Amino acid sequence: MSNSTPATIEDVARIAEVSIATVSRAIHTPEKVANSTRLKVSQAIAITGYTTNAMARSLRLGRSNMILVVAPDIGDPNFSNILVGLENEARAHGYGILIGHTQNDAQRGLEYLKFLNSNQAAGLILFTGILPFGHQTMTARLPPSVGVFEPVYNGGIPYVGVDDIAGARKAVDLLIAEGHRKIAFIGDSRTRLAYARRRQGYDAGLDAARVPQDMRIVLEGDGTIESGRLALEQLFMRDTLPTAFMCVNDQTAIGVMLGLTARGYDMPRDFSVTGFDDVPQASYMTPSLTTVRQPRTMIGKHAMALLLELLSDNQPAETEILLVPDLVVRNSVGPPGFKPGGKPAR
Amino acid sequence: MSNSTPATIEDVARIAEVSIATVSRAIHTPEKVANSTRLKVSQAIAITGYTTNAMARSLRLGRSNMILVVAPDIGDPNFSNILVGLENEARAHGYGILIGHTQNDAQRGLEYLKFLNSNQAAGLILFTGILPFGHQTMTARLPPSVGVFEPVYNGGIPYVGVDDIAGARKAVDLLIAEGHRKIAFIGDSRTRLAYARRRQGYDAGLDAARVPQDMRIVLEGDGTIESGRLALEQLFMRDTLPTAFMCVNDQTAIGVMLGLTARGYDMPRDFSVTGFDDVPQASYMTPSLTTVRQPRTMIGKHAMALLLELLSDNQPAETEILLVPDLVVRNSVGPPGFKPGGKPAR
DNA sequence: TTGTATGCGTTATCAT
DNA sequence: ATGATAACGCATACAA
Repeated sequence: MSNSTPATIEDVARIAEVSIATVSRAIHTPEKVANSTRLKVSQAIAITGYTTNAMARSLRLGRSNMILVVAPDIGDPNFSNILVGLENEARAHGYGILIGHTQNDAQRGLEYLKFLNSNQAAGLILFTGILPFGHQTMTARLPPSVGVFEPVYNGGIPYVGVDDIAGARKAVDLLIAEGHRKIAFIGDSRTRLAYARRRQGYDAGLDAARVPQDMRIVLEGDGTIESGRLALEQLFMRDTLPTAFMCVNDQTAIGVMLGLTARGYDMPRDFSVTGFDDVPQASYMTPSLTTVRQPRTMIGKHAMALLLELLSDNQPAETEILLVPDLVVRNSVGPPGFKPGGKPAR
Repeated sequence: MSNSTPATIEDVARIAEVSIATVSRAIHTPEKVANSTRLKVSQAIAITGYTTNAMARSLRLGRSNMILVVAPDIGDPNFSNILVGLENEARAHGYGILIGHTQNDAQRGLEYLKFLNSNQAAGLILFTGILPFGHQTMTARLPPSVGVFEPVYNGGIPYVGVDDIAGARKAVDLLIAEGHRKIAFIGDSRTRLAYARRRQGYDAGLDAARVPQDMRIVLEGDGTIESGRLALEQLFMRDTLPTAFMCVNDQTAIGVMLGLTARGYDMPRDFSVTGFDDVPQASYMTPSLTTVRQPRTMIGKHAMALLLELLSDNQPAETEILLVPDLVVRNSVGPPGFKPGGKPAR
C-alpha cells in the first residue's frame, strides 16, 4: 500500500465517500460526526495510512506544534537530562522539540528568532537567565515562554527551577549534624541568582545551629573547577582552614577535592566537602561526592507542562515552580577530624 | 514597528509597489530582478521586518527545513556533543533540528515516523545501529538519511563514524610500546559492530608485535561498568592475570579500574588500563584514563554535511565516512610492574 | 449531521 | 523584467 506520494485528506474522503470537511471533523471533533460515518472514515484512514500534513495544518491554524528550546550549551551534561524531561512531556502532547544553542553569543541567539518569527515554533523554553536575543523591545513579540533553572532576566516569564535555599540547607545541616562548625562556603553570589540563594541556605543553616558566621572562610568563586582550587589555596595561604567545604556547585567542589588530594589530604578524614547539582562525575570522584541533586528530568517535565498550559489557555498560571532537591549522601563527608597543625594523611 | 500580526509577502509587495511574485523572486532569484526593484523590495522588507513564513513555504515546496535526529538516549553524554556538531552545521545551512529519543523502544521510534510522514522533517539522522521503526517495509518511505556511529541495520543508508580498528590499534600499540605482552581485552564483539572492530584492532596490534593471542584473557562484556568489574573478577578467580586491560569502551574500563582500586591495586604501577570513547568522566578518574577519543563534534558535523548533500542533489555521495580517532594519553598506563604472587600496593 | 467554499502565505507557471 | 493566478493540504464559517 505504499504509494509514492503520501495520502491527503482528499484521498481519505474519496474512499470513505464523504467530504473532506467530514474527515477533518471526524479527526478533531469526533462527537460532531455520526457513529457510522466516523467508522467509515477511520477505516479509510487505516487503508490509506493517512497522516495529517503538519505544514498545512500549521499554516491554516496559524501556529505550529513545535517548541523551541534554546540553551547556552547543548553539550553540557547538565542540560541533556532536562532535555529528556522536556521531550517526553512534549511528545506526549503531540508536540515536537526544536533545539538551538547560543554558546553565550547574543548574535547566535538572534538567529533562532527566525524560527519564532516564521511561525515554526509555538512556544519557547529558555535556559539562560537572560533573554538570548536582544532586550525588552523583543519581549512583546515573544510567544508563550518559560524559563528553566532561573527567572528570565527581563521578568514576566514564568520559570521552573529548584529551591536552592532548601537544597543548600540540606547540605549545611548534614555538615552541622556531623559536628562541623567551621564550614567554608565557596561560591559566587553575584552572577547567578541560584548561587545567591544557595548562600542564603548556608546562612540559614548556620543561624539555625547558632554558629556565628566567619567571613574569613566565605570565598568568592565563579563556579569553575579552577576557582574551587584557587579558593582552597587562598584558605591555605591565609591559614584560616575550615573543617568542611560547602561548595556552590559540583565543579567548585571538584576543584577543592583535587586541590586537597594534591596536598596529600584524605577525605572525609581530614576534610569534608559538599557540592550542588550532582553532575555525572560526582559519583566517580574519589571519594564520591556528597551533593544536592537537581531533579533534572522533573524540571524538564514541569517546564514543558507549564508551557503547554500557557499554550492552551492564556491564563497566567503559576509564575514560578520550585522543586525541592534531594541530598545525595556519598563518601565525601564525615565528622571533623583535622587538627590544625597536624600532619597530612599520607 | 511591531505590529500584532507578522508581515506577509503581500505587505512587502504593497510597500515596494510591486507584485508578490516579484518579491518572492527578489528573495530567491535576485538575478532575475532589476536592480532598482530589488532595492525597493529590500527596503520594504527592512521596514516591515518581514520573514518568510516557513509553514507556507514548506507546504508549497513539499518539504521542510527541519532535520529529525533520533537517538536511543538523548541524555547520554556521548550524544550531546554530537548534537553540537549536527546543530551547528544544520543551522549554518538554514536547517533546524528536531530531536527524538527512542529509549530503545521500537514503539517510541514509531511515533517519530509521524514527523516524517507529515512532512515536518526533510531528512533523518539515525543514531541507533538499527532502524528504530519497523523494518524493510519502512525503508522505501524513508527520507534521505544518514547514520551516526554505525551503519544502519538494513543497510543502504550512508553513515559517519570513527575508524574503530585504527583507534583500537593505537591503544594496543601504546601498551605494547610500554612493554606489555599479557594484554587482556574486555568487550562484547557480538552486539555492536564498533565493538567487533575494536577487537580487530586489538588482534592486529598483537599480530604486528608477534604476541600470540591468549584466549584466557579475552573476555566478553556488554559495555557497562558492571561488566568491566565482572570480567576483572573472573580473571582473578581463574588466576589468569594480564598486566594490562584494554577495554572496549570507557564504561568497561571504569568498571575494571573500580575493581582494581577496591582490591587495593595501584594503577599504573600494578596494572595498566585503556578505554575507548573518552567520556567526560575519563579525565576525572584516579588515575585519569588513557583512552581513544571520539571526535564527537566532528562526527556530528560530517553527518549533517553528508545529509545536506544528499538533500540537495540526489547523487549517492560517499556511503561511509570514517574519522580517525586520537589516543588521549593520561595516567592509567605505564610499564608492566605487577609480579604475580606479589603484594598489592597498599 | 454533512457538504461547499474560502483562505492561510508561498512558489512556480504562464502570460505579458 | 514583471504581474496575475493556481496550487500545496487543511480547518472552519456558513449553508443545507
